[in-house]
Amino acid sequence: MSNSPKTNIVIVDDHLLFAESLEKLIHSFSGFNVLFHAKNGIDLQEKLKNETHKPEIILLDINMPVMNGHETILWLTENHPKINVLALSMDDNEEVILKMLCNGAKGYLLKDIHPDKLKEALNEVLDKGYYHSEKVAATLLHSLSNNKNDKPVFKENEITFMKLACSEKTYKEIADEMNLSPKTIDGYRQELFNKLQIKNRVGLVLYALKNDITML
Amino acid sequence: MSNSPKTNIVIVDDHLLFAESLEKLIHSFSGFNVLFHAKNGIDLQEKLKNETHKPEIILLDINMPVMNGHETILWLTENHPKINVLALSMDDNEEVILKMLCNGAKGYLLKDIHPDKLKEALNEVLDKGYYHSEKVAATLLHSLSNNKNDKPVFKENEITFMKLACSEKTYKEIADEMNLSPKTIDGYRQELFNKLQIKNRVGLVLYALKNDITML
DNA sequence: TCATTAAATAGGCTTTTTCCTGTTTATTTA
DNA sequence: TAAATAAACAGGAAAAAGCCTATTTAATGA
Repeated sequence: MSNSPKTNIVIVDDHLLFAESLEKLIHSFSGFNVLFHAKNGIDLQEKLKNETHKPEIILLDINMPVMNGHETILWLTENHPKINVLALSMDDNEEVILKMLCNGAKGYLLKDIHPDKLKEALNEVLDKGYYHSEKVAATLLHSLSNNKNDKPVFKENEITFMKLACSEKTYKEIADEMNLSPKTIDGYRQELFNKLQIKNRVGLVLYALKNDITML
Repeated sequence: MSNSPKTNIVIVDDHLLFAESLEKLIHSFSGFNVLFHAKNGIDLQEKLKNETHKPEIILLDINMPVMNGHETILWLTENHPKINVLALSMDDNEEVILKMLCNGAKGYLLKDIHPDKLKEALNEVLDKGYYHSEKVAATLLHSLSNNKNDKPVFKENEITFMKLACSEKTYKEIADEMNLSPKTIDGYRQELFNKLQIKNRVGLVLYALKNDITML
């Protein structure tokens, strides 16, 4: 009889204010209870260990220090496959969404959704095992149809070169740093220009930064 | 007697989930009441107009579409100087903080603060007219002591050029686009290289992107 | 209006970048 | 091991970027 009939939820988010506020909101939904929150993946691991009651649902933020959402969900699907994980982020980036869903998230919620949607999501995850909002679904469809997913594949040296190109170094200096002939570097350069259909080094820098191929 | 003795608060944030959650949190503090929330500055203007009860405090997010925190606080200090505005953001960027405070914010709260701090801030704003957390204060002091505040000042054309330089356009093309001689463009380039102490266009692009001088 | 100052423009020259087309030199694999 | 393939390297030349030092033009203010 000590068992509560409520659904237990855990919030993982480094934004304390948001986490605690969210808890209040969830408590206002009937049938849900917030077990605890964690500041990041590591924190979650520890707290889950010390907790006999496992949650049915975890609301997981993606951008966190120490151990982010991507790493955390990998650990969760491995160690707690029973728990339904809902990703919760402000980021509507297609790749990020895709990555979380591929890694086992049962749904992806944008932080700017209406609170009612959250309630809907919680209920639906329990019921059907997944929840997908129209917006996220639309984003994914767009992503698939607009199959620019065929992004080029780079060789190790090309990536190194690309990173070094995002600096004030001259190609000669980059060649020295990579212990290669300037002519080889020029080859990488040309190959990348072709693959990415860009015209000059600025294009390369912009591409690298946009795609986080960087050491900055 | 219809007057509530509670302090009225308004939340301005485009993240509905956060806003509503925050409201629950604030309701759990004794003595505070959330009057309404607004999605952005424009929305706030309208809702304030139709509201006879003005709030004592506005919690203002900075990153919003349509009308952001910076624009909104300017309007507020102009039109509702009596209302205490607390900026509320995830961004601990020195410049952003400084800008909000200069424009009249009575405090700057990071979204990852502990809920207790929020309560403290609300009370202190009512009491003293301002609230400054240790962290923000420290950031500002660091910013001042570490006076790299002497960042160069750019002329309008230099900024335009810098933005255009963050592209695959050649200087000749940029000159055409700005209806100026390539030699003039070269002058801007040289001047910027000096000011920023950079050696080439990549350096300029990196600077522009880092400092959000961009049209991307 | 004349002197001053800032902005725009030029000339000319060096260095990098970019491009195109080959060779060597490993590396793999049939 | 010979043939095939990929990676590294070269020659040479045109285009663009970068650099330094003037000169002309526009704007401003005493």
